[in-house]
Amino acid sequence: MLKGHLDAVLLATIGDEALHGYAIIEAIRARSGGHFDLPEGTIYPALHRLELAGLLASRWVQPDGGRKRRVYALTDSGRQSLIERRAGWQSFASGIDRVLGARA
Amino acid sequence: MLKGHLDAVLLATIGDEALHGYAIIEAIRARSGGHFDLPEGTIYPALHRLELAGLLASRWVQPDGGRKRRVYALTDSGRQSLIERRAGWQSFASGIDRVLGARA
DNA sequence: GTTAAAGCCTAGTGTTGCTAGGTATAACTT
DNA sequence: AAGTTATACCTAGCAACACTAGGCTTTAAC
Repeated sequence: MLKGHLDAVLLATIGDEALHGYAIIEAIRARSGGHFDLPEGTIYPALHRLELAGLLASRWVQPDGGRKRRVYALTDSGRQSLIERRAGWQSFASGIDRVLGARA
Repeated sequence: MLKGHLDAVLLATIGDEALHGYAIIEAIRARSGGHFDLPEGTIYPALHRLELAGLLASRWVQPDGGRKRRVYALTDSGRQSLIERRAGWQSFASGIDRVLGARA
């Protein structure tokens, strides 16, 4: 559904906040105006992949109420990668726009 | 490289012109400002897939000079599908824009 | 005490588009 | 004439991606 742009979406959604997986799903749904409603089977493996790639760092947090959560934050290379991916998206989108003749 | 939008790009590139595969590659390269340079291994199977799906129709043409070409044109459902895919792309792109906080 | 919500996870799978080859004809170079 | 480049088509196999469809645990609500 996110067509190869999932990583950029995850990095941008986390931003400076340090969110856990479930909250990331809700944040994406909210920020996209309900457009993207990602299943857990999509985001959890992706978070693991991004952590393995060194773009995210996770820690377990025990909140006052509720159960333990795994919370993700951007690393330095994660921040760097987000900048690059944002630029990559804009370049990609303007390329498609040109070919489709939309939003020229 | 086209992240799931290849079909829309192909349909839009062909448009009303009836192009053959090789010309489609060049047209995409030109219209995207050199951004998309698709290998043949990408577009030929995609054209076959779109023809099988009834969105394209092909015929062999023997030009005055040069070798035989297989020329593709949109069918009625191809035209319909292009309209839908264009709308789909705009909706998708604005969703990503919102999440990435770019081109808001 | 049972159901629903919050929260995490994985195995398996289908789609997609790429790599890396192969074939053939025409045009241009040397 | 021979070799190279450009034109033009094709396929098998593969890797990435994200989805389906499950499973597990804990807390809140009824």
